[in-house]
Amino acid sequence: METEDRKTHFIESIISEDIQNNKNNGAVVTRFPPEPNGYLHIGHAKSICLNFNMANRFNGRCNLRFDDSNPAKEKQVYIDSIQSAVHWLGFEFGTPFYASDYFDRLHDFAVELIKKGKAYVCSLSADQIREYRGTLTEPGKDSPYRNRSIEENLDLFDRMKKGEFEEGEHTLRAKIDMQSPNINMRDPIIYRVKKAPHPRTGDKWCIYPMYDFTHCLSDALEGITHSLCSLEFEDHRPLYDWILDQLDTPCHPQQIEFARMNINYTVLSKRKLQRLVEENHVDGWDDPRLPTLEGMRRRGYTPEAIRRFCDIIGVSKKDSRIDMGLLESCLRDDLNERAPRVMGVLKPLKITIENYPDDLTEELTAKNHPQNDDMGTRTLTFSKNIYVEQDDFMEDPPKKFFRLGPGREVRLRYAYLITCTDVVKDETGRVIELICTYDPQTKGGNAPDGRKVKGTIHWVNANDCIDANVRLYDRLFKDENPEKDKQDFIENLNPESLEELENCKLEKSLENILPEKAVQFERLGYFCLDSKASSKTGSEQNPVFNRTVTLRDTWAKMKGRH
RNA sequence: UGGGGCGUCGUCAAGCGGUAAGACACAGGGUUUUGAUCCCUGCAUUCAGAGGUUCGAAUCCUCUCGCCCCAGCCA
Repeated sequence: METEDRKTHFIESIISEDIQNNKNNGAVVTRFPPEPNGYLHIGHAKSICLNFNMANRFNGRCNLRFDDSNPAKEKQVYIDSIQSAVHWLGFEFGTPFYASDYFDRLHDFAVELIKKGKAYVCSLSADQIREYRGTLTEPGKDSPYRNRSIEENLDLFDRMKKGEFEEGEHTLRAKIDMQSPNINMRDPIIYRVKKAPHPRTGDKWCIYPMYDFTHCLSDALEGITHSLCSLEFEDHRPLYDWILDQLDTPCHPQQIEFARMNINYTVLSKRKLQRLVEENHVDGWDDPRLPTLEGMRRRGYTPEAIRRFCDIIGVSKKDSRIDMGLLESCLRDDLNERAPRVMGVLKPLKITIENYPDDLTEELTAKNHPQNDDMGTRTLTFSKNIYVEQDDFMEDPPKKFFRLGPGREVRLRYAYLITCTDVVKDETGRVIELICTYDPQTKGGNAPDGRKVKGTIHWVNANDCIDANVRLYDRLFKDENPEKDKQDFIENLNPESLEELENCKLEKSLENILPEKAVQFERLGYFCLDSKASSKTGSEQNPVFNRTVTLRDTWAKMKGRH
């Protein structure tokens, strides 16, 4: 199980050590703190798994906390989506927490800071603040408002709160050190006026706390012991600690940073994903080509595969670009075990078995899983007219091609050995039908005379199969690094990332399959019924299946070599 | 050229002074009614580089090089 072979990493080591030293009385409390301003993606899954796994591993708990301190960007739909995604991934979080629930206390902490002379109301404009901040190589200089009296600061802050000022007129700043080589310590803004209604607090507030002020205090209020975040916050840690050191808080959590995930052939940033959606390069946030959790779910990814992937990639502080192949490998591993096998033909080629009785229909038994008998069997029907895959026939096949060709014999999976006797073409010379003979002695697929047939192909009975549309996906970008040579990643989109096939034929047993339920179309890959297309369309429309991932294909690899 | 971080196989990643795990990928081979699965085998004399300490260094010290992050009233 994943809990057993999950590898230990530096964060787990730190926590273990803390427990041994009885730090926090041995408690472990983590949190996953998304801002509800977009949808979750596989990168978030890494953080979710890390936080929940650490909590579970050490008998602690992990809070889902919405970091909702910027009402200009946050929406209830995201809150809902995030909760359902975390749930789908397989984690229990009880009632979610919200930074906005702490707005009163955060305000009081700010007042406390002012009273201690550690914060002041600054009346510089945004541009001025930027100027005064200095640059990476030059120190900043003190704001002229830095030494306002505590009384004046208290009064001004109170009036900010009451809405007496417009956005940008005043800010509340921590009084730290404008000379600091760490820009985050140059009197960072901790409260700003923002006259926007909040999804949860409505119009109660017109001042909102900034991330640096909100996060550490929210952590402290929730009794978080280990606050895990990504590397770009490493520079903020001194500020995180500074704020908690000034105030009387329930505890002082330890911030630990780790590297965020990158995967080749895709992008993992809300900003870029948003652009793909808004410019209609993809069809919404749940487009199956996207690495969003909703997109992956619709594509057919299982939570188990994603969790496994997150365990396998580990946690470190090194910048990385993980091979998409690893994700797919985890997916196949999981799907191979859980997906029942069925047959479907994507690009049908009609076959007439000339020596098969005209109106006979036979029933054949097929295993639902070659290695797992517990998954049972199903009945397939067979008749004179069937469909096979166009790719499984070559008029002039090379020596290593084990499938159909003129005069060649192949096995129809679970059915009969057939031999191609004639090829029917249309006026343009395209092959439109194969005439074959079958060997009645080979029912089930074995020849009594023991003759070996190298190729086994899938097929579907033309008389009772289901018509379907199938969407095949390829990587979203052409280059493994979509921003290679500093080009706009949009330029790198793979124009062939989606292929929709409209005349597919599937075996009858797929008639009532549920959306998202994984099946393997033998020899073609893993598929699932699309949850969106199938629910919104009328009964007229064919069902739509998504290919989740192909099977490993060494034949394609061999072909590619020559 | 300020501050913070990182550099171990093509890609992730163990390793914490005692002589380079594992996974994916790749390459061979076996089994197979999915060219799938499964099973074998191979795949870093070397840890960004150079010095040094040590009986012994990927691990300690010094210097050099490379990459990433930070100048939102975003998180």
